[in-house]
Amino acid sequence: MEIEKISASLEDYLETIYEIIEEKQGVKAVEISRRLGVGRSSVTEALKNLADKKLVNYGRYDVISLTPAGEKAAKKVQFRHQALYDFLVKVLDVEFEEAQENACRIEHVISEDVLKRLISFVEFYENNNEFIEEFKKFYNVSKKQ
Amino acid sequence: MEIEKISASLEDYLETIYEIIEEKQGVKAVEISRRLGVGRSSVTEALKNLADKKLVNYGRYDVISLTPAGEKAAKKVQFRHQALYDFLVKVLDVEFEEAQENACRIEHVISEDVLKRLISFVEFYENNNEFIEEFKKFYNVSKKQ
DNA sequence: ACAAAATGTTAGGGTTGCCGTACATTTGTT
DNA sequence: AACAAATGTACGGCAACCCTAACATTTTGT
Repeated sequence: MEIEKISASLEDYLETIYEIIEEKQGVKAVEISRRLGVGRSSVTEALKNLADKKLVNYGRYDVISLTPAGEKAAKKVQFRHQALYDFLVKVLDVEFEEAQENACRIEHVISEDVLKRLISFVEFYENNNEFIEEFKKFYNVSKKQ
Repeated sequence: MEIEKISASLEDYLETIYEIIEEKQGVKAVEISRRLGVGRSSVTEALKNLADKKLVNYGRYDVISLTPAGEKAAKKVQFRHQALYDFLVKVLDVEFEEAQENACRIEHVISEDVLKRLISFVEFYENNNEFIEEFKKFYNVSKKQ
């Protein structure tokens, strides 16, 4: 066993680093700070913490990157996020932004088993489109009462 | 506006106190400590905190009870918990214990809007029982592959 | 009623995660 | 190259939660 549990906050840092890597060439601490809405010094602290856990490669003033373990962990978080987002949008018909925010919070606390079922449920639903439409109708009617 | 935001931890304390009140006559700090898996001193600290926020009536060595505002807040948390639990069990067919644990964590981070939709979805599903059965079948098949 | 057991409180400490400020280093401009 | 601006870091501090150990109070058993 090599999987060390990691806090919700650190998961957010990993996920954000991963997102930036996907979008841009280099990762700047100030970009992480902007996306997470925390100070630059908090980012430095978090990076040291993640480096201790061998999840990011970090040296003073040096380039920031993910270790293989860090990338694996980041992908896991992102996967959970995407699955939740899909459920919220595709099944519950939640608005884009609202879905993102909820996924961001729930991704840190949902269990593997529930996640698996949720994914399966979305898949099921996509293959049975009439149910979705039925629910949307149902929701919009009940909302008005 | 009188609604002060409260931490996940304090929500847990409120919820637990409310549950104990529903089950027993008096609330003992040691019972809260057992249910939440924290030390007795942590309970004292939390109770003082909640008393500052006018959510519990608290005095040294005195009976513990909820203020009207505290009861309202506790009910809100419990309601979210129950709604999540229902969704997990009735729709996703998650095991009892697993559902409780997930509900306990998600209840602190889910938005009002998503909750409303989830509740509506369960209601919809209960009125369309054949969907549930379809999904269970679907899940059990895909699990085996 | 009174000792023993259970419960509640206080004091002191630890961790995580955030902040602002001041300073160090790098980057960009000219 | 040289300066200004942007970025990164170190440091001290703070708040939320949790802990243990020692002590205070209440409850329980006989």
